[in-house]
Amino acid sequence: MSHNERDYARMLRERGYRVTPQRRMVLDAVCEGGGHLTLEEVHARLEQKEPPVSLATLYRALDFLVDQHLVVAAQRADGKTVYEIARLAPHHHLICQVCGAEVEIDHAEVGRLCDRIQDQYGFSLDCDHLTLRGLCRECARQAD
Amino acid sequence: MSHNERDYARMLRERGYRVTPQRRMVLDAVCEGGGHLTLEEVHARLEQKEPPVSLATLYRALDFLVDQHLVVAAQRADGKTVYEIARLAPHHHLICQVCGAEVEIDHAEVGRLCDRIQDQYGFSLDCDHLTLRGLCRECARQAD
DNA sequence: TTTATTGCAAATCCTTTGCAGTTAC
DNA sequence: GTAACTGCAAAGGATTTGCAATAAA
Repeated sequence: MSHNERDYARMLRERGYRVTPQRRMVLDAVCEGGGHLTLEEVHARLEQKEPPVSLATLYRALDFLVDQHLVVAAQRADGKTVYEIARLAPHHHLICQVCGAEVEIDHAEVGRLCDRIQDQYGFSLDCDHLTLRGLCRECARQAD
Repeated sequence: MSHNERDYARMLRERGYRVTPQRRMVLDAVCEGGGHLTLEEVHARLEQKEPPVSLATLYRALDFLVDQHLVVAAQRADGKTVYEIARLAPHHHLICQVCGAEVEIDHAEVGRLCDRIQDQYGFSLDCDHLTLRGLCRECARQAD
């Protein structure tokens, strides 16, 4: 569990929001999902549990958690929005377009690119959470 | 005009497809648009011309042109799909999240990152057309 | 002539919203 | 007790599809 129960609940209350079972469950589902989950995937994870979380509430809860920076949203290649638990350290993902494997890479690699682009173009990249697509080792081998 | 009239028309016919005024107009509109156009932006460009291109046809034509690799599709940060004329040389874009400015960067910068990830993770990135988001020089200055 | 393509309207899908009831605080 | 939150059902918007008419080859 990479989100801390005490801290986020207190933080939300301090901001005047309420900590409901539905919001807890959505946050837990995103967290337990590990990688990037679509809204439907979060919904599927919740379906077996009690109390049920309606679709409308799920849409609102995910938006809310993103606004509160407890969850981050990213765009996948197919246009779907995916959700992931927010973490302190910036990190990035490689996603295999064939088998769907996800590999996390640390910031160092990408950081060099950000610096160079900053220097040459005066452009400060938003380098918190990049998603790069391609072929993993195994799938690349089979494609040959 | 970065697409060659003769070549693409012949290519499509060879594959058993037809070169219709609507497909021509959609391809021209994407081409003349320069950067990345949403479907609505393509539609707006077509509105003034004859013959009219219906929305259903526009959806079908863009899908078709992407399948034929005459147009490439990318996902913007807001989740919208944007279309751009396909080109031979891989290239990438920086998009300012505040003012929307688009800067094209060449492959050299990104290529180094691709190589390093290839080496360290055995992952071959699909580095044809990356879209990176951040703040341009002017907007970064004003944000301080 | 043949059949791929178009336009229309209806169908479908995804997401948001109004509102009455509920519940966290 | 009060106002934030939820669920429902309806609304809204974007995209797809069936089908008859059209037109490219």
